Amino acid sequence: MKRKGSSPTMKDVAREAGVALGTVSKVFNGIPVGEEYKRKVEDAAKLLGYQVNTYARALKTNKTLTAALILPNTTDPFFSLLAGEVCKTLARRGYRMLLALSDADPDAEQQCVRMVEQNKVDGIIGLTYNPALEISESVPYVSIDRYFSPAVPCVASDNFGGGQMAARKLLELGCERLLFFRIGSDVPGEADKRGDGFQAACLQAGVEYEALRLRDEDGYAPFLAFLREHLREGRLDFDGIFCNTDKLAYHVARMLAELGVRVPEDVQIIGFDGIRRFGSEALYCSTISQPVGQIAETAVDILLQEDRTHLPSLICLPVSYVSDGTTKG
Amino acid sequence: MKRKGSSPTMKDVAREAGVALGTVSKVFNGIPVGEEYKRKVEDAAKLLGYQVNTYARALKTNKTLTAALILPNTTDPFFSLLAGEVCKTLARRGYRMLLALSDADPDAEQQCVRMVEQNKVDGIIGLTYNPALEISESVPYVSIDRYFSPAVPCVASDNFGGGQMAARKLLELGCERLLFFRIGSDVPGEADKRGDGFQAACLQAGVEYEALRLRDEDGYAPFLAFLREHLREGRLDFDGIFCNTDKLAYHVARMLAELGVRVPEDVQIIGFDGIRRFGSEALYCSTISQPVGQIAETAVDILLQEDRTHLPSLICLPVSYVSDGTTKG
DNA sequence: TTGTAAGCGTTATCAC
DNA sequence: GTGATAACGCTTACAA
Repeated sequence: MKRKGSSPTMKDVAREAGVALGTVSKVFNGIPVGEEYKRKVEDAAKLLGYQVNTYARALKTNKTLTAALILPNTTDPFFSLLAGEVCKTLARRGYRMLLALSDADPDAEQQCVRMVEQNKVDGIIGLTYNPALEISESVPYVSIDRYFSPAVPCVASDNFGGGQMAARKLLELGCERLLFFRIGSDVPGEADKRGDGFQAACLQAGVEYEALRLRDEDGYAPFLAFLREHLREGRLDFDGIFCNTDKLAYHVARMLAELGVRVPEDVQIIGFDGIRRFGSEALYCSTISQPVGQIAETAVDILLQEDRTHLPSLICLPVSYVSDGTTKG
Repeated sequence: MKRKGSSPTMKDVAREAGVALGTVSKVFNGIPVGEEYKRKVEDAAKLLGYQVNTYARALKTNKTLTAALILPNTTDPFFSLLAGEVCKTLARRGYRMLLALSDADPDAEQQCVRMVEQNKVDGIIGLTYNPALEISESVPYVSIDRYFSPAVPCVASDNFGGGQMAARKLLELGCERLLFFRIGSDVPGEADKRGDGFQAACLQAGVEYEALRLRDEDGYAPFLAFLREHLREGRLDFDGIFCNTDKLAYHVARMLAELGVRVPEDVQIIGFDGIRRFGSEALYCSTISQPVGQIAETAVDILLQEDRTHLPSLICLPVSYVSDGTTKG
């Protein structure tokens, strides 16, 4: 009979089964033990409803089977999708996931790191915006979308390739006057390469393009103003726009509709991310889709890798073009 | 000098500060200690980069300062929003959040419960679909959107009130022939009351209404078929539709557009949830909006309540009507 | 007030 | 193979 209120311990199981404490431990760690003993222990454990105390085990072994994910928020569909994939991937590996939200605030991010480090997680996956983030050497860290240093592995989409893909696709679809719209954080990150790739492909194809790059704080108004300026007699100076996120593409499409410009007939738009309405329904626009599942899988793989002497410093995963509504194909 | 690879312990701090082990512990637990000693300990801790070992502390105190959230997935915007709010609320209370995803599978849900119980969390918040879910008495549990028994507190929106609100709003906006569309899980839950409330308000107002209630497995096709059947000469038999989710409302609006029925001119639609595009942009439809932040806050409050003898068994939080595009006001 | 020592539930190292 | 026993790092009486 177990003590009221408290859960049974190995000692209880040992007593119930009439074996030694060590034997019980062995059974629960898959260490060979006499068949007879094993059965007795398992029966006793079931009878008592015994479960290994994770905390005692962790204290002893220094492994918590827990990893932490640090994210700005969970409302942005890309982040929430990523959170789900990381969580499921970790679960498949027998790990639990601690979630820490930073609101994209550098101090909060640092606090998150400290918090989870103190919590003795076995590893941290972080998507952060604090360029000076201090990461303890003692706990494995994998960064997503932001490169810190060769010592900190970074996993990201092939942003550069995606940018190229967008430019080439627009040209292939008959666009002749290209435009690049960008909004985002000040902090340099892998996503900046979307514009670089776009530029590279344009250069290579020998076509000019204009660009408007803003920071989050600027809001969307300047884009509208820009479009207005380049509107002559109901016709836009451009016929192909690459937006660095689907969200921006969504806004741009709305602005164009408001301005009476037809999409995709007059202007074709390609976004980046592959966000779906309600998380699983239609896309918002033709887009360069990120392989979120693969990103999660890769990040977890690297994080849990035994041999941490030869880690890659940057891994770029293949993106793909998906047509949906804002392009002619 | 701390041992290589391993983090410093209280013993190290005590040695460094030249005080007793117990004194260090007291400092880190806010137990009064001589000012001189306190300073010495804090200096030593800072020097060594000491952090309390959560696992050792938890083993001793039986409090982990960790709660778990069990959710079907994180792609559904309502779930991801909820996850964020719960995580932030817990963080504000000094708690960390373990996330467990069940994919709405009853067995997986049970496994999640067992997993987090074994992990010795201080409490569990669960949004689950397994009506026979076995919850250990020993760890506080708060259910969201599903009522189990008086002993298990359940937090939900005022679904009934929201349904009433939808019906009254449609009538107020001039609708005369009402329709209720429902899709969802087989498992009874609080959300079913949306339809009940709608019905009650219709009854009270003395107006008839038709309804089509489906299960997730049925898909959206039957709704389209229904609409087609009730379409005579381009005019629908109904002029007001209440959908039990925004997602359904979104699909219905698309179907109507396809059928050439104008929204909101000919038919007005109200959804339920308050989902926003990209998690923070425009709504998809006029809707009954759930107070997700309040739900999270309430659930956490109840979960962490010291006195667990007089717990409420069901708490319904106020919803609000928000007009956006699919109604005339 | 400060120091000492006994556990918390496991795991791991031994003799047996 | 099995069964005592010493840690793991911390909290908490209790003694000084």
